Amino acid sequence: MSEDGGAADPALLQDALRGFVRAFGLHQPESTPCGQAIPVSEAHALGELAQEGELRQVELARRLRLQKSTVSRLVGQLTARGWVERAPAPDDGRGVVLRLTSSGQKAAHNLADARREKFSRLLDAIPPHEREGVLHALGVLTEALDE
Amino acid sequence: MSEDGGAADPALLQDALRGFVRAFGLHQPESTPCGQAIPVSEAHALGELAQEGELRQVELARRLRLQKSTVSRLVGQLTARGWVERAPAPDDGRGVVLRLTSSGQKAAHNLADARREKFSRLLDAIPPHEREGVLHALGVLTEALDE
DNA sequence: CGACATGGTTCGACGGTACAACCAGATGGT
DNA sequence: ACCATCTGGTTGTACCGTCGAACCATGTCG
Repeated sequence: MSEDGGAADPALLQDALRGFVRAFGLHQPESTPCGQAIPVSEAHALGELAQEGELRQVELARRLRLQKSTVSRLVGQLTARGWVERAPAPDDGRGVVLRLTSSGQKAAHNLADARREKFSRLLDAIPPHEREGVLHALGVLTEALDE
Repeated sequence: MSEDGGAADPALLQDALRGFVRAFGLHQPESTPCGQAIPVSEAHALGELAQEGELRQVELARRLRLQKSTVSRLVGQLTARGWVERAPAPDDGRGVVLRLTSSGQKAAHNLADARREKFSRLLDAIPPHEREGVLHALGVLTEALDE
């Protein structure tokens, strides 16, 4: 168990990640994480749509790393709420283009506010001199996971 | 670098975390993450039990940050697999003490191996000079979440 | 034009969690 | 001793969230 930087124990990484996952509550369905009455998966979709303006359904699936069947249902829920409109893709007869309704934009805005509030509090809880390191580390970790 | 001491954008943290969560696949039920045919919530419980030897059910709930009803069901699944035994608590007529069966210990061992293998690969994908920083950052983040 | 690939939908299944109602054993005050 | 209350567990119900497979419609390529 030498702790030279290059041969760190996988168990340490495991423990660190496990602790983080539990503390973040990621293993529970995380109902409405931000005070808004909106399931978390819908929030993810809403965020992507708000950011992109228009999105092909298949592209949304790619970004959320979900199956097309899952996304189909998800979009169904969002349209049921009146937040998203499905339109036929102009360049592909099979495709569906998603767009936020004005009501959906409003919801996305509220959500963004609540989320910013939440993360702002989290950020405050991190010692200032650690913040940059945490951001950097998350990037590194995500990159490593993508291999 | 400098400049962000206290005024770092929460949006950066949010993006970083969102990317990490999706890349890690934490928003999907994560069936048998390690090749073992075992649901992830059972794996968590198994890990705790393997580490502690004996555990009161209520204590397991506390560690996993789950409701007692959820844990009751979870333990039921594990006993159905023959991995866990429920025994009445000696000092409290209501309580239940959980212990791994020998079969359960074997399963926990296999699981630990697979998990170590997985995290070892992840660790390999992190540039050596970043590893220490990543571990540290996860700790900081978990601590911040606990407030 | 036929074989195959791709985008979507629907169906059925399962994992995972919470809350509420309920029971039984523990606790503490009067 | 007694009753109110607390606590650990179990069970029922409901919901979120995901997947795979079957299916249809459209595109694409030889």
